[in-house]
Amino acid sequence: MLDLDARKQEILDAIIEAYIHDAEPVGSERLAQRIHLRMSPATIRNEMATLEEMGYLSHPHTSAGRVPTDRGYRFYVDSLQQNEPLSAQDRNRVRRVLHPGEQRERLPEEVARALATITEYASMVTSPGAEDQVFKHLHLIPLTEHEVLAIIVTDIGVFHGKTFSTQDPLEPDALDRLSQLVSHRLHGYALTEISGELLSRFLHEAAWQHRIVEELAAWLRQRLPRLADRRIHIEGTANILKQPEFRDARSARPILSALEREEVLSDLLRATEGRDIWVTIGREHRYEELHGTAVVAAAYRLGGHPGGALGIVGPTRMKYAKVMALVRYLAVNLTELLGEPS
Amino acid sequence: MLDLDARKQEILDAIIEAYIHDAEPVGSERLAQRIHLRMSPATIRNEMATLEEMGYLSHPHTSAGRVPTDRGYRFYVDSLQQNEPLSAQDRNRVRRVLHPGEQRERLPEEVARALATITEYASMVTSPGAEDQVFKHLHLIPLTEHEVLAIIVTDIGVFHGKTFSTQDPLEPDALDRLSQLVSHRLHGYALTEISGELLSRFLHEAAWQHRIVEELAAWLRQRLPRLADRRIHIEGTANILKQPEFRDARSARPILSALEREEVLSDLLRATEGRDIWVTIGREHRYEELHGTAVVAAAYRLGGHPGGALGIVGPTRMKYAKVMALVRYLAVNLTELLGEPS
DNA sequence: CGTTAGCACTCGGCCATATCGAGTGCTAAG
DNA sequence: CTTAGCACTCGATATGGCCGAGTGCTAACG
Repeated sequence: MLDLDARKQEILDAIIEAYIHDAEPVGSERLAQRIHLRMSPATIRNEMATLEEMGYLSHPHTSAGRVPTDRGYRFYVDSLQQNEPLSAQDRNRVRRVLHPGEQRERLPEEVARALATITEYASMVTSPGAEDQVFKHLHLIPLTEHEVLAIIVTDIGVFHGKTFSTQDPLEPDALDRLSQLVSHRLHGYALTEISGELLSRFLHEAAWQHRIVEELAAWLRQRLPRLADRRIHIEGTANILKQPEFRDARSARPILSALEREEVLSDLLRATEGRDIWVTIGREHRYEELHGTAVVAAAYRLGGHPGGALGIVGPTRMKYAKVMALVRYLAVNLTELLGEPS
Repeated sequence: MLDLDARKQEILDAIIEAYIHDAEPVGSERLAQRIHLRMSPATIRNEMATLEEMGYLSHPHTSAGRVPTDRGYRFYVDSLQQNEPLSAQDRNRVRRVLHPGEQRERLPEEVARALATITEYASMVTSPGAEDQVFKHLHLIPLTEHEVLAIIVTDIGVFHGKTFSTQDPLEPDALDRLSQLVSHRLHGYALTEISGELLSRFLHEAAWQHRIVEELAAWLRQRLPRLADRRIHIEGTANILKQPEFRDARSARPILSALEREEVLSDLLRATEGRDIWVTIGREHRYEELHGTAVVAAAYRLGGHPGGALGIVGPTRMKYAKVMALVRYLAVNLTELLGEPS
């Protein structure tokens, strides 16, 4: 597959970079200048013809220049993999744009915003919500005689709550014992381990009578597996419209619609799991609406565990080098910023 | 201002409805047909000329039909105010599209989605977060020796939490006393009443030494006023691109960008406060980017208090009648669904 | 034999021109 | 006051010609 001699590769790279830069099919003449005339336009033409035959380039029409295919981009991106560092300039922009704020929960949003601002593409960042979180406490807090607030806390400090209300009055003592019991029994289980069965069994053992117990159990059953769900923030989707290839709203709408669907975002980011950085180009996407786009994504870690992911959505004609460096950089940064609970 | 005789009004309404329907300037001939030939095209032309002079219509160019101005729409909308009920068809669609889900927190999102699906415009819904919430409890939950989770609870069950960590070990007893103290002192205050001063004064009185107290105070100071903040969900922004007037991405981008800014959404919805339903048309918007759009918004209530708001963003050429009925209907519905804590 | 100059050819983009027709405003008659 | 008639306007659409960037091929060159 990588059977491109050095010259072909150089030409391919140059074409891609030129095309990324000004979004117009590049011809042999202009390319020759860009390459500093080390070959004649004619030679370049010959090479371009073979590159086209090999599927790396295509031809909008006879008398137009060449445009990279998805395969061309793929080759380009793969040959880029060696970790280029982020340019000092971009690093400064990150520092300027990213205000880590006081609140940790806000950080992912901040990062998403920073990514979108700097790249001028759309960006996504998941809030952390590691799958291997461990149950720690259940707190039942009486609000009134008939209302109680239940709060689950996990080892990494993620929590979730819900208010319950019942007919029968609730005694603080009973609530206390109940939370003790639940906390005790579930303590140390990974969220994913806590099955409905486990729950009902021991609540049954405890032979609790109050109706709230059932409701509570139902809620836990339903909520615990999802507590690990990552919320996905997306920013800068309007940037898509800046791209000349999406100047026409009809071509942009399917993309924006797709990016409004949470399962799509989650799929896009999930692809990066276990990999350092992951790029999906054009028709490699399983969603047809995204065939005109490229996604660069990276995972971040949280206290030694997978924490979440972040990514960029832009046209296939994306500034891969810059974006990949940036995404990689922010993934590391996020790991650090989130790693130490402030 | 409302000095339009019945005929002028009829013509204006007809023009607006025709234009809303097919997004093309309407001429006298076509209009005469629509109005069932009760007047001749010539008469209509005369009236149109005066309506234009009065500022209700405009003329893209000499040989084109008429298009309503913002003022025209405003007149139309104001004359619509008598509560038209939602069509049975739309009511069914609501029922089909809206799955109130099990979770109350999700409801606003569901409603936003339903609104966007049905109207094919963009929709916004705030999560409830009444301004007149009353502080109820502070709970400090030890996580480890060095970490503690603080949770604020208000009278209507809204809560918020944050984890703190310190060098000095934390004793559960001390934490308990601290939360007791804070809860006791702040209990019953409206969130907005709790000033930084009040906080520092009594924390000072209590002469607490632990460093966590300062952090906690800082957090409360900063967080309490914002606890009433409403989260705003927006859905269906891509629908904007369906509108022929925004076929060109360059005209749509400023709008989509504006709708990505939370303060813009919040402003749009805030306008509805105290009113049954509120419509903002074109240049009435304070944000220039939205001059081509119209917003229909309504507030919903929550347990007798203002709860939040919901709204629709579309082109000024919006299906006002339908949208207003729908928004009003869902505002009432939301009040009910949220009203009774499940 | 790979490279390059030369050249005929292609074809989209652009501009100028012509045509069409929906729609107007005015005038005059009903 | 309403309406028929009519000249006029002007954007939208279609047509044709031209331009030039870019190609592929051929033949000469090192």
